[in-house]
Amino acid sequence: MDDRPHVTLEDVAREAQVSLATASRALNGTTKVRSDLRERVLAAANQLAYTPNAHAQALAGGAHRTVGVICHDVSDPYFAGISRGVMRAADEAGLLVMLASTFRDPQKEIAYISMLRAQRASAILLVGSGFEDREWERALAAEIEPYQRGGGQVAVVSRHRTLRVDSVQPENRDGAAELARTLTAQGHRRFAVLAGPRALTTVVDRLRGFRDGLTEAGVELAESHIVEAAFTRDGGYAAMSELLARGLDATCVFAVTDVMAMGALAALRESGRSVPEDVSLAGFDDIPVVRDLAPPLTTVALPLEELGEKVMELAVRDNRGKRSRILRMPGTVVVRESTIPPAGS
Amino acid sequence: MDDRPHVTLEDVAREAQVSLATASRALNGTTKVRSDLRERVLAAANQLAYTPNAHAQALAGGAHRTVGVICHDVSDPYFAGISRGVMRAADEAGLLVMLASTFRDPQKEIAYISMLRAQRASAILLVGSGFEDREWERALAAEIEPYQRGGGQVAVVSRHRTLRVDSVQPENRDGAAELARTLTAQGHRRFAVLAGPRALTTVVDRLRGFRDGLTEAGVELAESHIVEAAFTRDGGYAAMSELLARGLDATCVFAVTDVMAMGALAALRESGRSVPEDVSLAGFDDIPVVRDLAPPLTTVALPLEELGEKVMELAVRDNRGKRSRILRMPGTVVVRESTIPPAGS
DNA sequence: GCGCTTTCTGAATGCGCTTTCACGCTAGGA
DNA sequence: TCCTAGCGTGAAAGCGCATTCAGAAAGCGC
Repeated sequence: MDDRPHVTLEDVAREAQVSLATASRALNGTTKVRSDLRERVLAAANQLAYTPNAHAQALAGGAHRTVGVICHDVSDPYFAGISRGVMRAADEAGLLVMLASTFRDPQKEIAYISMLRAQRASAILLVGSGFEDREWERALAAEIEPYQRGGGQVAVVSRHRTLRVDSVQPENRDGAAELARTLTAQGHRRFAVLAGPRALTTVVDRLRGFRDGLTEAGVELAESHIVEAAFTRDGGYAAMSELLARGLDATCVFAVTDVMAMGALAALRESGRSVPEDVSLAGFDDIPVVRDLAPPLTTVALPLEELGEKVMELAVRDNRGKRSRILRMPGTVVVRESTIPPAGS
Repeated sequence: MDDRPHVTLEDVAREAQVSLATASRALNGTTKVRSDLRERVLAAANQLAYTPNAHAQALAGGAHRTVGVICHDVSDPYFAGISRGVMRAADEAGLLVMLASTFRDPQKEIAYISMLRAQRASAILLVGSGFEDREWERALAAEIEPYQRGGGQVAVVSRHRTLRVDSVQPENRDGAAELARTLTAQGHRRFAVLAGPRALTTVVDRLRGFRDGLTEAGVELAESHIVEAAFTRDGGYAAMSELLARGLDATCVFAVTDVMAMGALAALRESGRSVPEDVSLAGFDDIPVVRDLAPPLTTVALPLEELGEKVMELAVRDNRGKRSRILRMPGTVVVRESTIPPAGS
């Protein structure tokens, strides 16, 4: 990129009429430097608008001050919330964050890890569900393991089955089970579920938990009442529309994600049904906007920012030789106005 | 961070029994290398899980493949949308994105620029309104100018008065004026405005544009009908609450941001007023969620992702010596259900 | 005043890589 | 057959910095 050469430490040293070594020491404060020399160096650096070259510092053995964060999509409120926590924590630790979105392309995820490896990032954070796919897991491990062997820290949010890494895990299963209990307690017996791709562990867990919770109340969830769609607002819309086209036979719909629930809400409204009078609707995650929907959404609250902070802490804390840690983060069912007892109860 | 040393190019060369130079050339494909040697090098690199050290590459004169993006808050849907565009464009250009949130702290903005400068990022993108503050502008220029002199590219979204940089500028003023015209055409005469901090150029522009539009219709906006608050959902809530406490004397409320409008909507609902029957409400930005509010929000649509893509393109395109470019992006008024003619018309 | 330790400074080394530079080799024209 | 291109290769320089090592200056007791 360079046109004109950058101001280097050598320029500063020359300007201050000291040796390069002294200039380095004066700027970093690693060793005592005679105060008048230090003043001269600082003044020269300031005057020349000197900025140390981080690449050279890194190469010469200085610490690497950057962490990489890889998520599916920053513009998804779920990841935005987590990112916020990560950045806050990184900021406190004086770390620089490199954030990348894979847009749910496993290839891209691998590519980004490779780039971060090249950057010698001090830590890599994988945020978001893993895919249940052997091939992908192998490819991922092939990038991650050499990185860890080289001293790199890796931490993830959500479940990765095969990776030996620290992780923060939302209690998706328990949260969904608790939600199911709450809804059956309200009197619901006929449910439909709007699911994301089953290749994602998050989806599998929430589905399993929800089913578990229903089973406790003696309610069964027919496979035909589960519609799979993309993990987005439009995915939720599409899934709900399909369900309606099939002739919705449920008093309560559970969308495995708040974002999907928003799409579902729109589809329901357009079909002339009102929530919660005609159908109850519940989501998962408690992203900030759902309390502003009409009606405000019943959901399972996950402490998103805290998830981000925790995963950052895991990655920063030194864990050489120790076995991988798992931090479980419970969700809390928040009942709002989108779910009420069904009409006939 | 390193425990064990990393695999270096030298290791690869030794393994492949070629010189270091040959190994480098084989991996980069810069020069012809005898095919059997190239095969040996590639095999060795693969076997040793070699990843080039990006710092060394950068230092040795290779291109710098990272761009820095600085915004106020990634978790704000406005910035999330723009970030999405930036990342998409960066991805196509093979660039790595470093994303930082300042949480609206000017100090932090300066600090991040300095860090990016140290990283020798090939471009720095400033996303979000500038502050109208002399002191801050000076400090910013002191970081930006040496960076540009060193060949760094800088581009911004939104207005920065004093910086000589390429910029993408939403037509805040025109958009707000058009919105005012639309609303007066609906019959509104008494308005209130929920504004963000006046130190932000975005706020100033939208306010001015809105006022201009009203003036055209012969409507005046009393200063007392403008409430200033934080640029967030809760800021909007607080501002609206204050307005209500004062005794709202308006048939239509304009929140300078959709995010603030969401807070306002909540405050109105809690006060027992319904939108749009009792009060009309309009926002600005057209963040994705507003169409899912009840009622869907009338707003000025900005092509957020495109803003991000464009600013990235500006930063990537070479503009040495050329004067700074300005790309104006018009907004479009989208009338939804949150605004209707006032009761008495 | 001398020898000794204690500070501080400057020259030099190396981090891992790209890129000249110069050389050895083969191929083609005289 | 010899000479000149032309191609591929390896040795070496250098990117900007932190750091080691050795030496100069300064402080101390005798």
